[in-house]
Amino acid sequence: MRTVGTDVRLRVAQAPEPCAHWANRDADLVREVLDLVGDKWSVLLLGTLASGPLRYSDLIAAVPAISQRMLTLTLKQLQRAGFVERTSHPEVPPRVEYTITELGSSLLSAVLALGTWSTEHQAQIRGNQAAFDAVEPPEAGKAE
Amino acid sequence: MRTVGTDVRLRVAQAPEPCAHWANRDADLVREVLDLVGDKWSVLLLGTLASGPLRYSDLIAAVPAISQRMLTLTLKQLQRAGFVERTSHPEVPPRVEYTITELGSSLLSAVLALGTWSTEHQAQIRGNQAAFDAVEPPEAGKAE
DNA sequence: CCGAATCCGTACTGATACTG
DNA sequence: CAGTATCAGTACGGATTCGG
Repeated sequence: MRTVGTDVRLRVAQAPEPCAHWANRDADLVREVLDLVGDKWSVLLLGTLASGPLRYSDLIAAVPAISQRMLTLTLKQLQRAGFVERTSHPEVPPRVEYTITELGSSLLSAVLALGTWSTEHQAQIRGNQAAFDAVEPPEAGKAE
Repeated sequence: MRTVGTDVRLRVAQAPEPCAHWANRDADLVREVLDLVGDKWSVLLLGTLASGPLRYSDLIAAVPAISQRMLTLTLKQLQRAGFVERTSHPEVPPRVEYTITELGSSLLSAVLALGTWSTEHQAQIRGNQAAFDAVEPPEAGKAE
């Protein structure tokens, strides 16, 4: 166990770096991408589009739980960041296709790495949570 | 009930899987970890603790923007998942230390990889967004 | 068919005050 | 010092409706 300095007022970085090269700037970087894909639907849409271009109504069908509102908003945000491309065909029944871009695929890969991590540690996390809940009261008006 | 799609002829999975090994299950995995660290403070606290154990008040000082409430809540959530460990020293001025666990460090590394990605593509993303905003109206009471 | 606009409930977040 | 409790503002997300 490490003895932390008692005078760590504002200086957190005074502690030795055992293995981490952490700077607060890193947090900002992470937050930026988290703000982009940390929402409920972005990753899901990106993943759905990874298999190939889809139309608006196809996306609705492919992700039944999403509302039209959120689909539109999320799509627009992804398009704005350059993760998907929107192609509108000027035809009589309008047809709009959404395609994932290189950047979007790149992002998806990076995020999928998190999925890999999740796969490996998911069981442990759930176990921890269960053990924690067993001691600390979930306390949700439980009656039995 | 909404009858938006009386057309059952739509074929969702019609798109072939050219290169992506994507399953909807992946999304769940990603969402799980995103639910854990996708919030505003988890990553920041994890990163702050990466340099060594800190006390409650040290964390408040190290992350001035956080409120006591959010610190407590986030800490508890991280503890529940097993990312940090809480050590209460039964002394007269109470002293409680929070330490990042192996699991937490592991998670932080995985998330930091996202930070790396962000570093590399941040400029491009910002450029895309700016270009998008130039065409599509931000329209927020622009003039002055 | 694609999407924008509106209404509304809920969850998250922060400020403040209080306790052991 | 280390939390807990309560209240209020805001942002998020969903259902629905209307327009091009």
